[in-house]
Amino acid sequence: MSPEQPAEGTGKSLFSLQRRERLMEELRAHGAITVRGIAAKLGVSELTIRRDVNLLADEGLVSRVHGGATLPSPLDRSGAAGRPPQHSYSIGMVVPSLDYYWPQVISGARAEAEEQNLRILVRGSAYDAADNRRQVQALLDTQNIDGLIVAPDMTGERGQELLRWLNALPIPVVLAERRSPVENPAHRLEWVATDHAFGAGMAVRHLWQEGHRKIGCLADSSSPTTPHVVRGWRQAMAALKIPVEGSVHEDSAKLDNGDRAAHFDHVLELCKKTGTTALLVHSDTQAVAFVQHCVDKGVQVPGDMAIVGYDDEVAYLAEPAISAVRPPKQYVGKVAVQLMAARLAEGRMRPVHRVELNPELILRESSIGAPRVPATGVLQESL
Amino acid sequence: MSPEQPAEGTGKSLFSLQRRERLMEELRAHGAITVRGIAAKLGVSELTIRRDVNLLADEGLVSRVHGGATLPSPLDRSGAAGRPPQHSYSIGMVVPSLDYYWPQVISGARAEAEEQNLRILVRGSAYDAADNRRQVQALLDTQNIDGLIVAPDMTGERGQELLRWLNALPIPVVLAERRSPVENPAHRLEWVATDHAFGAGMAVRHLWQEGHRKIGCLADSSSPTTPHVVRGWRQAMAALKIPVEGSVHEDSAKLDNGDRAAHFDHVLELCKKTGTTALLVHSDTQAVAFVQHCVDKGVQVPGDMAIVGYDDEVAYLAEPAISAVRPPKQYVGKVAVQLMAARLAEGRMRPVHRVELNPELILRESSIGAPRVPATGVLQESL
DNA sequence: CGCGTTTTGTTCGAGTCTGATCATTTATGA
DNA sequence: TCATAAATGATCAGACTCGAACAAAACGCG
Repeated sequence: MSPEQPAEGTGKSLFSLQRRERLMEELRAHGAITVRGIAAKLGVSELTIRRDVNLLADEGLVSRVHGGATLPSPLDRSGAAGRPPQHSYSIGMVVPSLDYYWPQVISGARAEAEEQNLRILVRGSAYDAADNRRQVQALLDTQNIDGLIVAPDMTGERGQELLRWLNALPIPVVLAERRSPVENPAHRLEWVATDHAFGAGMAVRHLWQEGHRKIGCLADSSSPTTPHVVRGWRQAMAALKIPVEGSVHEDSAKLDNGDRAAHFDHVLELCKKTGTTALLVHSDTQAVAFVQHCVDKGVQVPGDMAIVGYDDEVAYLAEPAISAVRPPKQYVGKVAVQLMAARLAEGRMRPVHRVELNPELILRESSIGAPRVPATGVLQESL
Repeated sequence: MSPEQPAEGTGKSLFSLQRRERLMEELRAHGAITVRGIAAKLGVSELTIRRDVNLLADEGLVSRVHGGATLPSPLDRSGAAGRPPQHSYSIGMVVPSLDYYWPQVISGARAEAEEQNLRILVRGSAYDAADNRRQVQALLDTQNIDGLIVAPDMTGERGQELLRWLNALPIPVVLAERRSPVENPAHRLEWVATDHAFGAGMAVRHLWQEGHRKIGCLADSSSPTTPHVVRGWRQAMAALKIPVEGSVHEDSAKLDNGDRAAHFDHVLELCKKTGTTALLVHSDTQAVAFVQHCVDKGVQVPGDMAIVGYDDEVAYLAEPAISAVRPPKQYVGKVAVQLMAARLAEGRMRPVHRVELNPELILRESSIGAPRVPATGVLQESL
């Protein structure tokens, strides 16, 4: 017989399965193939290719056409054979906390996963890159994960290293409440995050409309969202022409529990000195503690000091109830799963998506009503 | 060998199924097609197109009209299937062009709308706020619109005014390829846009990897996407430590057609003077014209001058074919409709979504291969 | 080493897609 | 209203593709 030298680089003949793999590869690369062309390329007869095509068509992996095959098309109504590809995927999810903030994110993710017929495996982690990686690795090792939703620690060189590692994983990755930095170019990481800066701005504008003209910010830089909140506060202050320099901007990060009361006293002192009548307090829990402290010290809320919290986890528990910015936590989880499901379904033809969500401002007692003690200077030019 | 001589850019002939898909795509993009036009475009006889149209009409996917076909219309009572079209909602869509860029966005939107069982009404407009508003108003007046997808002109005070007006409309609004400005606070406008800055950066980094060390930018500031492209170019240059000051950055906005050749000469002159060996050219069409000009003047592409275009509308037509950044136009339309559908379904409990999509870099001949004439100074430290 | 099974190749008649011609129908303008 | 030009569909022919039947080779196995 004529020693059919496959035009293929390897002079070796392929097994039928490999051949069909190659066929699908060509198909994905070019969108369509001709029986003749592929037969020549793989060094087999056309009939063989036809048989392969028939086989693949029966599985719904290609659409048969006269002279070749194309990617499955909706116009091809031979696909009467229901949907055997009930191939449900498993998604791993690694979050930095299982008590605060994240339960709602997980809940939203779970609901959407059920909708999309996906399985979700959640793992808690610490707020630190090394442990993030450990947890992800554990998921990859023990479970059969098709995709990963993760909220990693991104600070420092370890954080960047972790990001690169995630980016190089063979499965799709979606960040939740984290943004892949723009400087890092080739990132195929997708993400969904709340626009915390917008939320902080909303709070500041609300306080301004209530008549406050000195608005401070009490933050806790140990959280990844803090920088965004502070940035939003700054931007809003600038937009409202309030000088940031003279405003209270304290950070409670490095305090032990023992020092907390002292620190709050210090903050109240500062407020009195600068005439600040309103505070945006990052992290709800801190806001609750601060309001408690104010009440203890006889500082009226909101009369002497208006408070808006951030996160809205426990703000409603305080007395008086605290107004708070509420990130759409459920939706963060939901969108993360949607992104993942779409990515798994559509493959890499789908462009990288990045989604920002706006938070909501929940008004309660702690910020409603004009300040009792008007600040210095101009006032009552409300709106 | 195929007997036919397709007029298609790719010398490949299409299978019937692909042909019908192309037909549906054109249909979704323009709302209607002529048998003659499509036959010419696909390089087949008119009879063949007629047969395709008949076939698609039998499935209810198109409405036959004399001389061509349109999207299925309720007025066409040939619908043997008798499927109640059950248009849950109607969406208005106003885009600034029906010839360039936007047909593909519309096509993606239409395909998704079909999926979601929505009706889409498209109107073309001029690139100017007043006409944008007129077209939107016309849609609101004459049709029963439940939502609006629009790509308005946002420049100047008129643009801001238009945005405020859109924001105040009683129906949900999604911007396509536009971003609501952050300064404007209470915006409930949602949007989906391509990250053009990322695209430009991708192009610059590609040219850098090919060995270019002086990379210019030829822009056309009359387009809304130009600022983003230029910003991306700047950022990438900064990241690669290429001084922007000495680099070519020209703008062809205010030139008449007559001056074009002169301007291109001027640009080439500048490149020679500064040692620039690669250019990112905004708007594909301009890139094609520029490459043509280079060839006419004996400037080798990519040998003397590497080119990357932006938009990838006509880049493949040039000789040599031009590498280009391709925004995910279909997906912009698709995501816009998804956002709208979700908004209509979920109401205002749903948080405001904002989506960014990454473009893709399509490599062709015009940018591949190291520069023949090395730039001044350091070189060949190619990664 | 020989056998059966599986996979691949060849031949050839039937089937399918495409294009050309021409009579008929339809849209458009005077 | 009629006339003209264009679009349409039927029919036929040519080229190509498809699938069945049979033949040959490769592989697994005892």
